[in-house]
Amino acid sequence: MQYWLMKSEPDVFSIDHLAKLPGKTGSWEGVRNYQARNHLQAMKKGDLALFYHSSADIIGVAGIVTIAGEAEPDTFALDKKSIYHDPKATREKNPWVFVRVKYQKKFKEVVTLATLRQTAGLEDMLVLKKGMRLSIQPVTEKEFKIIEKMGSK
DNA sequence: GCCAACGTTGGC
DNA sequence: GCCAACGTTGGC
Repeated sequence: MQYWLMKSEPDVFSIDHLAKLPGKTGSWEGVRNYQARNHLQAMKKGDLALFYHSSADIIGVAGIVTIAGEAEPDTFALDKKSIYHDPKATREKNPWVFVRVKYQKKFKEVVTLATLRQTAGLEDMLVLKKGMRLSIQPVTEKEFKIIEKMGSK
């Protein structure tokens, strides 16, 4: 059982969007960075992830999702019309994957980036590090629980 | 293999 | 809109 942080721009895909999908389950596609891809591949069904809103009016953790299944090939990479198209990907050699995520809970208030920075115990969080722009990050159980608690108040 | 140029991310 | 930081590309 591992814990993760997944970034999304809420204008594109927010936790509210996810909650409205059939089965409250959506696919997290379009990751085109190898390190982030490796994290997707390491995910197991039942893992929990913080849903992080980036480049938004209110930046921070908006809620929690469950990983609903293991990584599968991201075929948007093969679709020339998709914004996620990768000209180097072929059906035989497609490096990209997606995972299905299920809505778990939305925080009453977003736990903002500014709050995270001020919270004891989160000093080592990757998302707080300067220049860190990895869209899928591991978080520790301790970090996850601290943030879950703050979001549940 | 080096590294400059370029494109993207993401907070401010 | 700005710009620092980072990842990728491509010429050599």
